[in-house]
Amino acid sequence: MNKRAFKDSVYGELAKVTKAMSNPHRLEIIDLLAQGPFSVEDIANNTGMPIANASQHLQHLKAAKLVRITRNGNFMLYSLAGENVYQAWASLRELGMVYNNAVEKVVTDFRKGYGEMETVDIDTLAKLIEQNEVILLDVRPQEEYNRGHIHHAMSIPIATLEQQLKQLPKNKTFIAYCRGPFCVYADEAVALLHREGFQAKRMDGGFPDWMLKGLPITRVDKI
Amino acid sequence: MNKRAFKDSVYGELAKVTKAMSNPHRLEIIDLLAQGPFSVEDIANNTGMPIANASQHLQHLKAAKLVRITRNGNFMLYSLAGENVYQAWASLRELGMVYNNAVEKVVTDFRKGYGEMETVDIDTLAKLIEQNEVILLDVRPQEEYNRGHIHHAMSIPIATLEQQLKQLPKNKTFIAYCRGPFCVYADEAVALLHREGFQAKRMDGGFPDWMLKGLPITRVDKI
DNA sequence: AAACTATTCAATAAACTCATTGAATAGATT
DNA sequence: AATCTATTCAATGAGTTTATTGAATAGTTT
Repeated sequence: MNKRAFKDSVYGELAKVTKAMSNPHRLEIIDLLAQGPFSVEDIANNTGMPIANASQHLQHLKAAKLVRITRNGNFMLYSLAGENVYQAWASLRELGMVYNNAVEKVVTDFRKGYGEMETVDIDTLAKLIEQNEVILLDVRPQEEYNRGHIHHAMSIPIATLEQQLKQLPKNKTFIAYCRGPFCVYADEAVALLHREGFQAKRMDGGFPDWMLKGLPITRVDKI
Repeated sequence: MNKRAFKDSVYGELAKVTKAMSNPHRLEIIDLLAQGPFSVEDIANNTGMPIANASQHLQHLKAAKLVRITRNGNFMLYSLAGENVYQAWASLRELGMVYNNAVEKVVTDFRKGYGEMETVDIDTLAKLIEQNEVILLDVRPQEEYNRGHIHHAMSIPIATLEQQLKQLPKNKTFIAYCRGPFCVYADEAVALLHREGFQAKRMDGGFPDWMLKGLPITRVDKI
């Protein structure tokens, strides 16, 4: 093999990975799977696409070895092939946010719809939790909390927050987090809490970003 | 804007970045530009493609804001838009090497053509240099050395190594480095040195990987 | 101002990618 | 063994992406 053939082959193989990531739906799937394993149907529902399409995109991701499959009864459970996959996606997301201000503009504009709100970055939050200064709310669906959540966080899925308001102390500060920077469950939670007179902020990034930093987590399910 | 429109828009924007990276030639260009600015012609020559194609691919990269342009006389100089770009590419490269063993196989197989050789990882090397244990050879073309090289490295472009052999001490260990893990200048250098009875190893990764770690570098050119 | 030169543009055809169907499959449950 | 169910497959057409040309352009140099 000559040098050119070698390079064609190396960059060709690597392009298979980037090609697998070069589609909006597949990026959304990767972002979702960072929470843990999901069935094809759940993936389709969460991303608003037909099941056949979701399946097709998952085949792409599988071919590029970005996802893994296990079976659970009738369901095929897809999950990320490893931490590196989220790492790479986070890197790309970062890149997109920094140099392409279109992304950042869309995000900040949309967030404004939930009213002004403070955010807390992950490292600061880690200290606040140690000092018992805040109450941490995981507002993702219950199953995602069960698969893994920030140490000391309490699970209040956004859908149930309204009913649970009365049990929350009025004199504490709440920090809400969810799936990631493009998930708005935490924004919805903070907006609702504000309306009801609570002190609340949103965590920057989501659970996978916390985990990537090696900060303490808890698991409930045994998977 | 509703949630779905928001997500479509965010993931759509981010997919523009990944799409820009989803082509073998463009990956090779990014890898090359990690050494510094290059003209369209140089890029075309280094990657073995027609100038018009190189230009076309560069337009893609520019549209995704992955590269920047400056003019120098008649030449347009393209360079990476920032360190994040290399960061993301390194992340993807890592991902490709870990989960898709096709890439790693191609690389190790091709390297075998240069004979058995030891490699030294970047962190180990940093210590060896401090302790004055080795002589570090930058075997990239002279201009790339001038734009930036590892502190204390001497420039011996691979094309000139053979003539300079007589001036090299026989009782030292040489470490050669070049552009990156897919560049074989360093392998060629080590193979040649071995043939002539010198002790030599290759550095893992290339100059950009050293730089990404924030290790000490020197610049000669004022750009 | 004319000539030059590096780069970009524009048009084309071939090769891919994607969404949309509806049928097929593999495995679990009855 | 028959039924059920989640997922995959296969075929189609519309829309992109790419390599290949050769012409056009925008600056620089003379």
